[in-house]
Amino acid sequence: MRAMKATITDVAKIAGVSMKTVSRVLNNEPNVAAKTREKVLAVAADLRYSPNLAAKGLASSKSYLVALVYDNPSPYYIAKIQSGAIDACRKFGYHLVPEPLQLPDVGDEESQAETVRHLLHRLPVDGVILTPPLSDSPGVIKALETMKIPFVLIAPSGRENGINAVKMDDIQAAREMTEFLIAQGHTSIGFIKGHPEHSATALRYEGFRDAMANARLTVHSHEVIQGDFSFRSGVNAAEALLADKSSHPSAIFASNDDMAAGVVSVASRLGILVPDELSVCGFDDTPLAKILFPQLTTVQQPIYEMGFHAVKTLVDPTQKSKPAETRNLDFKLVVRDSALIQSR
Amino acid sequence: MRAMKATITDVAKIAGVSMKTVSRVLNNEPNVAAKTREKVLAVAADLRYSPNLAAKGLASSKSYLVALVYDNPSPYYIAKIQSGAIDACRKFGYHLVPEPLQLPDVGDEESQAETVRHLLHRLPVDGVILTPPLSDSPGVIKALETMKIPFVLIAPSGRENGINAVKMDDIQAAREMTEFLIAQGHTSIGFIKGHPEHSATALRYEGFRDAMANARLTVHSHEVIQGDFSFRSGVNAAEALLADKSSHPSAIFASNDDMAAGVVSVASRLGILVPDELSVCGFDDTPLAKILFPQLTTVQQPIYEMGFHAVKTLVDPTQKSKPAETRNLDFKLVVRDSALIQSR
DNA sequence: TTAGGGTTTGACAGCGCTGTCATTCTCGAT
DNA sequence: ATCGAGAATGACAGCGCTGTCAAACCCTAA
Repeated sequence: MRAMKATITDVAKIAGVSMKTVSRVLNNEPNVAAKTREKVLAVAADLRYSPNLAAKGLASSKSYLVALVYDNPSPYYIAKIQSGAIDACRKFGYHLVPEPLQLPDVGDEESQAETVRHLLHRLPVDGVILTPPLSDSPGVIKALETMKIPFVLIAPSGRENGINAVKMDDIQAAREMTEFLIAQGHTSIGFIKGHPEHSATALRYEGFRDAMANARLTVHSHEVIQGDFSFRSGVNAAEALLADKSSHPSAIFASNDDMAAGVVSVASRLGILVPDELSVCGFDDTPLAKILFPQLTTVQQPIYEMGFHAVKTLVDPTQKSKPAETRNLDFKLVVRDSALIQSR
Repeated sequence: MRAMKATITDVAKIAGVSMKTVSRVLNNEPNVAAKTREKVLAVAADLRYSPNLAAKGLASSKSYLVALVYDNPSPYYIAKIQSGAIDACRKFGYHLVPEPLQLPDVGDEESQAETVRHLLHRLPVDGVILTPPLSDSPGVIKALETMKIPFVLIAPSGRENGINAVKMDDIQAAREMTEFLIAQGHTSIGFIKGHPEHSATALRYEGFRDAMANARLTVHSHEVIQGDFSFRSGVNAAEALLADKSSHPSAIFASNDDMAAGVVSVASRLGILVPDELSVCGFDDTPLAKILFPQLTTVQQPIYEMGFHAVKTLVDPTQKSKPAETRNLDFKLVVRDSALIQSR
């Protein structure tokens, strides 16, 4: 056990080769004889050599750092993205630096751009991951482009061209959830929309309408309520939807779990049994979904995977120079008690 | 607007001083004439100079990185710690690198130490923050000590000597919560303990007993139920506590919010009105506390502040060379409807 | 006036690594 | 045996900054 950290020079000396050759081996560069490579690797392992990031960075003008830039009220969402991103970073020898942002003026593109520019000026990173709603900010995106910092958008709302992005097909997910409800025998389904300014809102509603139309079911306008993704708005919507105890939809599809939780709580207060008298489903599969009674049927987004994939497209050398693309990751319908008609 | 990033050399040349003087100014070192300092600062600002972290790190053998090492199932807790830690990092020109850990064998000190050693060998950082339950792992702590990496413990259970730590007084918090309940007129109070292996469990119970004893109130053993911090265990405990509908405690103090939520849900199922017939309070002030109906009276831990303070003690030069100490941060009793007797 | 001490400044090496380019080696084709 | 192309290796500078140490400067006291 040696006290000091071993350097490339140490490894080179012991292995009897030049520093440069060691460097080549350690970075998997071509044109090294197999025998040399093995020997270097052996010595490096023996010395417990590990590269000095700062020195690598200085010499190669890379930082081996990826920034996760977010401005998101949901710690849960960010935590999952971050978790996936960190795992990918580890796999490729990078590190993740989370950078929460307090965007000055939503809507003021220029000042948003300036904030990001300032941030990345202080900490030069090799790549940036933008989470919603930042992934929809033209100002931020433009700033990144002019700074020539590679970036990946997480779940942007538009269909971006020539930009790397990872997202989920919200329309398809909402469609499948609705189809599931229809397959369960529901013909009258209430829908609670999300926050009007959040991009997912329109997509999820579109999926719902699609499925209803395909099944030749009517969407009654009084059974579609505007919410805002909050628990409270779910409560309000449910009160409207369930006002008439004798005739209400047999199922309610809320655009997220918080609102679905609101529905469940109203139903329980009104003595409406879930799922026997009312099926409820949400969207997102937050921790709440499993805490609730009954547990929520919902859509599990590939959040972790998005984080992982975002970093991968940024730092995986085998991915480099591939054309920018938007990648759709798979969601999962999670069927739990709140919308499951038990066989009896 | 110049294209390339300015370096210290640029600033030095334009300001008409040496690189070293610029360096001194930028690092707030003493022995620089006020006039010189101003001039350098002006030029630096003009050039939008910002230091190259890698170069600084290489030259000074510091990394300007602080690691947040955690192995915690609660993303909410970590997110808050992280948020505070990042803010402190920004204030001092550092950056935070979150490092989730999958500790191999709980209980196997040596392998835990090895995991940490390996992690920090790859990424040399200037300091480490350990969150519970890692802050109670002797193996990990010893590893850090032998590697001579400064570290701060978040909410360790023991009263550590000669080690930097930030924590909260769980005993006092539980005491005050209980006193609040007593002041509300309750004389028979049920208590749900947390997970036996979590250090907070014993402390919170101790605070409860203290307050009861001080008020000369009896703690009936059948009114103290062992839980494990999960929603489900709260449900079970509540069922035991509320089995006898005609005579149950008039208040239940659960050791955390999840269990309190379990109590509320059972009460609502049994038709027991909260808070009119039963006061409920929790601990932690998780997001759940505000979602529940009625909203939970609970204890807000200074989680963000712990993260902030931990980084501060690590990197604030004015704090340096202070003796290691355990610092208690203030909690806050959050009184909400679940335990508030309305004036009528 | 000058010595002595503190304050302010600068020259320079070097942190550990990689990029560039030169050199040496290897081996099949002639 | 000889040549040449490509593979394998190495020498060396330098990335941007800070630590060290020496030099220059300024002021006060004698």
